[in-house]
Formats: sequence, C-alpha cells, structure tokens
Amino acid sequence: MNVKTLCLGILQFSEATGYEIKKLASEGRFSHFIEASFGSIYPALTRLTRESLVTRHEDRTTGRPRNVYRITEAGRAALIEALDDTPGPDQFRSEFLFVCLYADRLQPHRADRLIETRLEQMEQSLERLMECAEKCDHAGSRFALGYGIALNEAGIRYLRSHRGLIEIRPEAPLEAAE
Amino acid sequence: MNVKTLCLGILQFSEATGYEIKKLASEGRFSHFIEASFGSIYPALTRLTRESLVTRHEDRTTGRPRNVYRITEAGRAALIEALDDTPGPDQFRSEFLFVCLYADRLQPHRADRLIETRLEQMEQSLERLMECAEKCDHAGSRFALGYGIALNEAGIRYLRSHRGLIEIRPEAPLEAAE
DNA sequence: GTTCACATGTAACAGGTTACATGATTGG
DNA sequence: CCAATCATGTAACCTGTTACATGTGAAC
Repeated sequence: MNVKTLCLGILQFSEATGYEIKKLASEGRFSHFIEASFGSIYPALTRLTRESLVTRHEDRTTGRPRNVYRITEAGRAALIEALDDTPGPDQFRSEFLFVCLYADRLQPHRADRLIETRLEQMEQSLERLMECAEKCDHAGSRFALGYGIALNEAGIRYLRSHRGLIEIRPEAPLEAAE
Repeated sequence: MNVKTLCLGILQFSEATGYEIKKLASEGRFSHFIEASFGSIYPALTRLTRESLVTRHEDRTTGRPRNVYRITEAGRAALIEALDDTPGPDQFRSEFLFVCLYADRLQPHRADRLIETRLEQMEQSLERLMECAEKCDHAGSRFALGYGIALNEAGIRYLRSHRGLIEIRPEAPLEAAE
C-alpha cells in the first residue's frame, strides 16, 4: 500500500493538513499499523491534488499558514477501488527480537536492559491506543485499535513471563556480571 | 537493520547457501520478524565475501552447483558490533487492518471473507512456528519463536471474538445490504 | 516429459527516507 | 527570549523489490 492511498484513507475521516496526517500515522490512531514520513506525504498530497482526488484549501486566517486537504468524491471512489485489492500479508519487523537471538553473546545484562526498555515502550504505546479507543466510536477504527491493544498486551505478557529464557539468572550469584 | 547483518546473523547459526538464507528468512524460524528477497541477499553475500566477513565455498559435488557461505571470525565480530546499536522500534504493518477501517464502505461480506482468509493464514503461520519451536533448543531462538507464537495466538483470539464489530450481523435480516 | 524445488545472479526501477532549508506561533 | 510545536516543502540518496535470465535434479 502506498502513501497516496494512506493519505486518502486518513482524509476519508476528516480534512487535515500534511502535518496532521503525519501525526495520525506516526502517533495517532493509525500508528500501530501504518507509517509514512513528511518526505513522502507532501509529494503524495501534491500528486493527489493534481489528480483531483483531494482539494487543497489555503488557510491564512489562523496565523500559521496551512494547507488543509479535503477528499473529493473521486478520491473516495479511488480509495474504495484501492481497497478492493487483496491486502498484502501483515508484516512484523523486529530488530529487538533479532538482537535477542544472540542474547548469549551480548554483554552481560544487555538483554535485560533491552527487555526493560521495550516493555516501557510497549506500555506507553498500549496506553496511547487505549486512550484513542475510548474517544473513538467508529466501528472500523475501534476494531483496528482493539487489535493493536490485544497484540501489545500479548507482547507485554510474553516478555514479562519469558524474559528469564534469555536473561542471566540472578540465582547464580556472581560478581562476574560486571 | 540491513540485509548484510541479517545474513551474518543467519550464518552465525550455520553455514548456508543464499537460497537457504532466503528460505530461513521467509519461511523458516526467523520469518516472523525478518524479511529479505533474493535480489538483496545475493548482492549482500558478495559484498560480505569481499569484506572477508564470510567465505564462499563452491560445492560442485552434490550435482547442483551451490555456493555455501560460512561466517568468519571477523564476521562474528562485525555481527556483535552491529548488535550493539540500540535496535529500532518494532514495526507492524497491516494492509488488512487498513482495509478493515473501511469495512462499512466495502461490498457486503467483503470484511467477513477478509477475516476468514487472515484467520487461515495466521493459523498456518502459528502451526509453522510451533513446529520450529519444538525442534529448536537454542534459548534465543526459542524466545523469539515464543514471542511470535504468543502474538499469533493473540491475533487469532482477537479476530475470532471481535469480528462481529465490523461484520454484517446476520441477526438483522435485510436485503438492504445490497 | 513436465512440473516442482533447488540454485544463482543482474539490472532497472520504485519507493521511500534523511537531511536540508525555512519560517510562524505559543508558552514558559 | 528561547524552546517546542506547528507547518511546508525539496533533493539527494539508499535500499531493496520486481522482473528477468538461466540452469540442474528429483519425483511423478
């Protein structure tokens, strides 16, 4: 799926600036299964405008000049059409897991710290998703959000209960760890 | 993380051909958190050979000519060094979830079929991971595999129990869906 | 015999990222 | 006044994918 479709998809819910689209994709309610950078969003928006799939409204009233984009009827049609393709397989990429593979070769307690950090990140992201879900009453969005929450919870649970598999047991009391 | 590090990581466990590396990354025990195509693996292997991080052994004995790659000491060192960097955030990309967002605009029962298909895929992938885990006695790999299994199970559970959120209720008997 | 799995590689191309360049407004 | 956040955009670059090109051996 490309950034153009993604923009169309976000604009389908409400008008937005490029900046806001980026926010929604990176931190907002779509962030757990989507990603895009400014460098791809702005050009996409320009192309979409040229193709009349969105319209651009320059807003100079609110102090900061901003370009607000709004999806057109043709844009909605194009989105539905794009959605018609069989979605590609979900993909999960994790450098964290890759590093864990070699936990036994890492510096002592490196794995422990890595897990600690990851756990914190996941708890944060879980919280964020739950906040979004509370505020949200659109079925599709709740469904996607709920999925993210379920996966996050499962990941956290797993890390907590299985970290012992790769961490150095404290039961082997040694100062060698330093 | 780049394909070079990935190759090094896989070769750390045992020697392999480019073809086998691709298999391991796409269907094998690393497949749930890693991906790489032939078009990136072969050039990476050539570069690694030039840098003496792996050695190439041409095997013409087994009928099919194959190039078997083996990691060197320098290669192991380079891997450990690469592993030293803070791993980037896990990323999950899902076109499936994106499409689900617009379930209400799709053709009737499109969402149902999508979920059905995804469920089947996830069950297959779960089975595959469990088979790998059974055969595997390396702690790091078991940990990573277990993580994949946990996430898959959670995803399957979620889809089964929440699909009603976006599917058309059969309880509302109407041909209006058309 | 023909299909499938094994096996290697290249080249064109697409797609997106990073870094850069710029500037306004708000809040402390 | 200074930092953070809002805001837009470009260009060089990188990385990897797709498609192509080729060939062997095994199994049915």
